[in-house]
Amino acid sequence: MRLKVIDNMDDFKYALNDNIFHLAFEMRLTQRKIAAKLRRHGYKLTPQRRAVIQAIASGQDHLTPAEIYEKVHQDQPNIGLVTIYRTLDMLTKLGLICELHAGGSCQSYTISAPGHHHHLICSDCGKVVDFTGYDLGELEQRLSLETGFEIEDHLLEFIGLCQACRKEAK
Amino acid sequence: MRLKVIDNMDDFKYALNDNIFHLAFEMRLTQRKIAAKLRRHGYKLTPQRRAVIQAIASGQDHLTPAEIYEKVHQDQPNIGLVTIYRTLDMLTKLGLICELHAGGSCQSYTISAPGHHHHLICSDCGKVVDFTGYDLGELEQRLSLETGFEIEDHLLEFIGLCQACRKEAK
DNA sequence: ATTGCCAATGAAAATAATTTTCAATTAACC
DNA sequence: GGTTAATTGAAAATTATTTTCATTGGCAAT
Repeated sequence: MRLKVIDNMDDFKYALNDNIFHLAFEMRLTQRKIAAKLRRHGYKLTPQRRAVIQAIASGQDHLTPAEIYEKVHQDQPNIGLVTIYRTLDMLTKLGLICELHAGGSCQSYTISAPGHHHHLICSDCGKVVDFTGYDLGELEQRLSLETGFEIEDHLLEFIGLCQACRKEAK
Repeated sequence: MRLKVIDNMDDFKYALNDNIFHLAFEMRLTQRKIAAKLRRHGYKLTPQRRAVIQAIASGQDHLTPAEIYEKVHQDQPNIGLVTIYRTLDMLTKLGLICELHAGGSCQSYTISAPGHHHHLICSDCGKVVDFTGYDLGELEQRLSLETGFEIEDHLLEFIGLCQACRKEAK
C-alpha cells in the first residue's frame, strides 16, 4: 500500500473520494496528536517510537509485543524487542493505547480512542471496535451501596465474530 | 484457624451461631460439589488437587499460580508448581474457577460462583465479590445491530476499594 | 482387602516472556 | 554545529510456563 501524506485541509478536499488518501490523512492526524502528547510529556519522538505507533495505529486489530516487533522489524531491521516493550509501557502510561483481555490473549494492544470507552473484539481476525456512551454509573452506584466498595474503574469487553468473519465462516 | 468438619444438617443446626463452624460447613459443601464434578468428568480426586481447590476456595481473594503454590506448599511440601498449573487448567476447563483481569494482574484465579456472573475486585487486598443479575442483553443487541458482530461472550469487572481497605486508608 | 491399570505426579530440562544492565547513539534544546 | 540527557540495542538475568518421562497412587473391579 502506497500512502501519500496529506497534512493540510486544502489538499485533503481534493482527495476526499480516494479512500487511501483519506486513510493517510486520518492516520497522519492521529500520529500528530500522539507526537504532540509525547513532547508535552517530555518524551522524545524517535523513529523507533514512530514505527511502533504506526504499527499499532495503522491496523484495526490488536497486537502482542511480538507481533508488533515483527511488523516494525520490516521497516526498522535493527530495532530490539526491548524497545517495543519500553514504548508500549510509555504509550500505556500516556493512555494512548489500551490493553485487551477478553478472548484469551492478554497483553495485546490496540490504539486508544480518546476518553473512556469499551471494546468489541473479533474472536477470529482480532478486529477491535470501540464504543462509547454506555453508562455503567447506575450499576456502579448500586454495587457501591450494596457492597461498600468505592469503585475506581471497570473493564467491559465484548467478544464475537465480526461481519467479515461471519460471512467467511459460512 | 481450626476447623471442625461438619457434613450433615443436624450437626450444622447446633453450630449455626458459630461462624467458624458455619464457614467449615459451607466450605465442605463447596468442596463436595467440586469433587463430584471432577469425578463426573473422569478426573481423579488427588490430595494435591484437594489442596489447590482448598487454597482457592478458602479465601475471598484471588491468587496467582505462584501464590497458590506458596499456600499449598505448607500442607503438601512435595507438591510441584507444575501440578498447580495443570490443576488450574483443569479447574478452568470445568468452569470451577475464574480468571481475573482488571487491576493489572492477569492470571489470577478465584473460585467461580455457579452460572454467569461478574466480579468486583478490591485493588488493595484483592478481595473478590461476585454479582449476578446485571443484564447486558440489550446492549449486546444494540452493538450487534450497529456493528454486525455476532457477540459470543463478554467480560465485565469492577475494581475499587472494599469497605475494610477504605477504613484502613483513612 | 487386593490387584491392576491408567491418569496424575514431581523433577528436570526446554521454551517463552519480560526485565535489567550498560556502553554507544541520537533527538531536542541552545 | 555542540551539548546533554534521554533513548537505544545487545546480552545477560530473571520470571513464567510447558514439555518430557520415569515413578507413583486413585479407584474400579474383583
